[in-house]
Amino acid sequence: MNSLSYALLSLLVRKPCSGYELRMLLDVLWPAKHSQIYPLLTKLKDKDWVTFEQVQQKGRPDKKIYSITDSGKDVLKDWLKTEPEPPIQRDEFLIKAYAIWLTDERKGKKLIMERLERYKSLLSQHESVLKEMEEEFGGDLRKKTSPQFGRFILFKRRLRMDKEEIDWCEWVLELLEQVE
Amino acid sequence: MNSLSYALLSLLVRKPCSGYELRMLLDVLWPAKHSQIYPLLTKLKDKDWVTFEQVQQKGRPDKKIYSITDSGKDVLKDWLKTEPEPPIQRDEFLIKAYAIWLTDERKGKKLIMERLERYKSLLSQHESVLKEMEEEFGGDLRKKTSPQFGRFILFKRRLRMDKEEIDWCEWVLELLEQVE
DNA sequence: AAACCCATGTAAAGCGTTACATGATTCA
DNA sequence: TGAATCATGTAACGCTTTACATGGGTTT
Repeated sequence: MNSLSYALLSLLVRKPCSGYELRMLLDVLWPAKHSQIYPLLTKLKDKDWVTFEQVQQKGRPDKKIYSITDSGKDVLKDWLKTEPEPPIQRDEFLIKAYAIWLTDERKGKKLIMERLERYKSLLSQHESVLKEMEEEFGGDLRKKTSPQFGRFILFKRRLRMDKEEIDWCEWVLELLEQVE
Repeated sequence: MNSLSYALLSLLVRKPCSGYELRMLLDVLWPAKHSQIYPLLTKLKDKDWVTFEQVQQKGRPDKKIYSITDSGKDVLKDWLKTEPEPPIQRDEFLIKAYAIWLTDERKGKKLIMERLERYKSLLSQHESVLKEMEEEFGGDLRKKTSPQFGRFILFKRRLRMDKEEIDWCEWVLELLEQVE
């Protein structure tokens, strides 16, 4: 089983979810398209690591609510003990920033400013998610055995990274401002 | 052509390189294995965006030194104008951190401490690369038209991110220290 | 009226990793 | 003697994206 399988189990151990809901929650953990998620959930069900319950809805298509099983919880816990694979970043912006010396000043500034705006927007999104979490769960967020703990520390991490990206962009813009 | 192609062109526009050399330089830009790089270089040659020169060596296998062509430079410059795709992070550690509330305190601390050590080591590696760059190129690094500029700003970014990761790990460790 | 949200699925194509293949030199 | 570095290439497999497919309800 691949990383995505464990990401799904990590989400389901907090609460039962539909595939559709999982797709959105995965965005901060291990982004994936629905075309990858639905077949994987079927595989996880075949292994008896998850079960599902068909839920009828009015005015909406039916959905399957998946829950983790005891054996699913066991394999997740076993996997947690193993050393994580090194992270991989794939970021086209970095390639463009690397080659920024080739372009004229206007295009160079545009590249960095659009990155800056993007991360300012991400920062405010992440801040409002954290605010909501804080309102809903309060002090529980900081308790290391709370199911909210993992999500909380990850969003705090995102916030730090967003801010650092913003500061870096501003630093680069200052360099681009300089006449030679 | 995919992002990796442009990463290769961005490297070659600074100086001619062998496939072997490109693989190492790609680590900070768009990590790839040699099995992906060599066939791509052949494709780039078929499109006349690069050329190569066979170089005999004593006591070492022959190598091909690739150079970018004028048309290669043109397609690179055109690509630079377009908006970068949003970055994708794939980091198993994040999944494990998300599920950290499931494990006991010892395993949780171990997960974070190993991440902390990893980034401390990365930080010192990146710092020494920057030190070397500073010694070799000095003030040129900060000139926006210098071929070194892109590499310089990317390493500065890495340094910031490394430090932020370290600070975050230490913050999480403090939370894990807390008795409830 | 068009766009977006909810909700699930399959198929094909593209991207990336692992394994197979070779071989001399240098360092511990 | 065994591991690491230099140096290039192909083949098979697995992961990810894009496209195909459907359809009612809500918002602009």
